[in-house]
Amino acid sequence: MTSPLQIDCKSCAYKSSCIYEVLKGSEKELLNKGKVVNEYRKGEIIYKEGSAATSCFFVQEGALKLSKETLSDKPFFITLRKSGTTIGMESLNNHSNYESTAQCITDITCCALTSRMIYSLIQKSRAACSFLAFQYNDFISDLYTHLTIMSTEKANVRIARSLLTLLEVGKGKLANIRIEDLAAISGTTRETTSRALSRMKTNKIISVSNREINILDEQKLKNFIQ
Amino acid sequence: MTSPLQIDCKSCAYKSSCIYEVLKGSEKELLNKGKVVNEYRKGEIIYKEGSAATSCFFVQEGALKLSKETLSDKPFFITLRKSGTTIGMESLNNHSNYESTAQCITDITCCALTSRMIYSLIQKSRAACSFLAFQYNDFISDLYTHLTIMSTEKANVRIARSLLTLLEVGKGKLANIRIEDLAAISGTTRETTSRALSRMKTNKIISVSNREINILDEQKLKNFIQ
DNA sequence: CGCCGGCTTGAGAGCAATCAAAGTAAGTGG
DNA sequence: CCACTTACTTTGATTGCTCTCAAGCCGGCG
Repeated sequence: MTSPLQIDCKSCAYKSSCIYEVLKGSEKELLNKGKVVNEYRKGEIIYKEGSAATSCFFVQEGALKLSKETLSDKPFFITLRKSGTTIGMESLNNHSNYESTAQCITDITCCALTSRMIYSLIQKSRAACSFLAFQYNDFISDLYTHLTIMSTEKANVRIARSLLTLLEVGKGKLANIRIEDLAAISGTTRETTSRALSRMKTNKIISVSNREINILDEQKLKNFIQ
Repeated sequence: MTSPLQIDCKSCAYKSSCIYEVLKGSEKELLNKGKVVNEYRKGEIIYKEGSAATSCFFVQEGALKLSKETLSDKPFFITLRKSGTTIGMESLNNHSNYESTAQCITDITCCALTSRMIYSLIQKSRAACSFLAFQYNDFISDLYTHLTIMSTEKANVRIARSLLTLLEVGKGKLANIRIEDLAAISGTTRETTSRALSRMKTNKIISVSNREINILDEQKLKNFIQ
């Protein structure tokens, strides 16, 4: 994490998808003064499961993954979160801890908002309340979808999905992701992932050069997942 | 659903786990006047996926399941919710629909709260806000756990878990649940469930008479899931 | 009695995890 | 520049779990 950026919300490129959009004048200023804009590099950890939840984060740009510790050494991947979402809402509970670990899978810009500030906004503005409820419900809906996919779909379909999602958050190109990470996101093993990719390679759906995956035929990939 | 009950929150047995607990005098009265106490029988549907989300429900007593429609005829089981939880929080979004179907697996008593009322409470009381955030976070944490279990554990472990959960919500006894439903809750098939139960029967962990399952050795069942 | 719904049991097939070994690319130091 | 290390990927073989299909069983009810 580099040192915080000085950005005025008024000139922020992401203000329209942020809570800023729904606030009135004085509340806007409260947010503007209180928020902290941070940049993180790919791989960095924004917060760790079990640590004190003090802030939530509005993700402006980039994508990250939430995961949970397990008894084994490998963390269990929960879900991806991308631009326009809010993470770390555990902070809205008093004295509670983050339930998951948030780690960047691309470079990220996000706004940290303390729960104290959020609560002042909520008290002043019904719209802020609605915004938060929307964020919560959106996240839950996301988890429903993810749960359904993980429980009902075959490994190669999940892998195809992961590729498409990564393509989307990477704005049309896959940041050179390791097979191991792709496997984790798809909820399968390195070997299975490797085999699935090989099959896609022979079907001319993807190509791999320099350990970098390129999507050749997005439509075929989409057909894969129906 | 039978006709609403007339219960004063003041004398409600569940008030201590409800939002009532955190409210001040006048807000308490607002809740008391506005809430509607409903009773549902096992199997009844409280709300259906896709229908307009107008109320959320505080579950006083009993247990229910949330599920989502699928392309196949079988709905996909999402998670169980029990006493002390709030469901249907989709209603806090304006003009949105329920994301899942809520169906009772035991008889249920619950309080219906309109989003309009919830919002008035939130505006008046920071504690009400915290209560709701807590409900949301609790639910999400539940989904995390469920996701992890469904993705990483074997069928027989999931079945053992389901039995324990049902035992808990049934206050020590399993309402005579059908194998098919137990299978759905465990995310597996009738046959696999039947086989797992047979094995438990030979190990004297459970007994079955008249299609009713009895837990003989709760400790062994717990060892099962570690 | 015969039928029906739900449960049980068996056999077979398929998917994906695991174990094992070889291959490949990038980086390091002489 | 080359040999060597290291990290990661690929491929193969095996195993085990669970699904599916199929047949039979059990208890209740008309």
